[in-house]
Amino acid sequence: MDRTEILKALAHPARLEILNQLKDPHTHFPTQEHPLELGVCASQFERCGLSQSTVSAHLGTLHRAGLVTTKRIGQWIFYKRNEETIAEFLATLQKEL
Amino acid sequence: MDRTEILKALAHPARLEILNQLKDPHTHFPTQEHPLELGVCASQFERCGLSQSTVSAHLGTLHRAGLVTTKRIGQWIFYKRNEETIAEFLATLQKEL
DNA sequence: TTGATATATCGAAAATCGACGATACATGAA
DNA sequence: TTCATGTATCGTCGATTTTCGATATATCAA
Repeated sequence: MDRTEILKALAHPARLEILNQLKDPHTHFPTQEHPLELGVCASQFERCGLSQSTVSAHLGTLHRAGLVTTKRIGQWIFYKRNEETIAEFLATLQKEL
Repeated sequence: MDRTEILKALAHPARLEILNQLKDPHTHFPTQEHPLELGVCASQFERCGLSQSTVSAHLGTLHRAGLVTTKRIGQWIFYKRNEETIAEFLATLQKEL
């Protein structure tokens, strides 16, 4: 867990919002055809006005920071919050900030 | 308290270290001539190898984010952690991240 | 195999950041 | 007022970030 890497990943409104919406997929992504238990697939995040490639870049940043996990099923990639890393990050920040 | 502004301010190792050193001035700044109860004046942070103008810029970023407070006394400006804002930020992050 | 769909990657443009030295500003001392 | 000191700001440069459209890759369906 790289604290600075995580802080950089969090320091962008779009990525903060992605993480926030992933907390409650049923309210934010009611239109997804696949069961939300699998996660949320990338294209769902394009509603916020960003292009497909930009969304993909943001998801990549979150993934490299360890804040989300991915699971490929067929042609889709499902994203979920990585609660373990997030909790560890918050605990570290509480202690060391 | 602007959460993204704070996250951006924290997303740099030098600024994280400044905040960390301000937690215990007596260990990190034993050479300061002024009483450490006033705070730590900017020039003390130049030891980490950064120029005066760079240190000033980092302190400015921390100050604009509300993470430190300043008090001018004579020609010196003393910096302290803003524990209220830091605590509020941590609490918000716990809830909303 | 071909076509459709989901996602990632590439290349470029614009914006922001991080660093520096030089300079300006503020304060106190002489 | 003049000088010295502490800090902020300016101008610049290189690196990184953010965004996009275009293209590549991966998978499934027909």
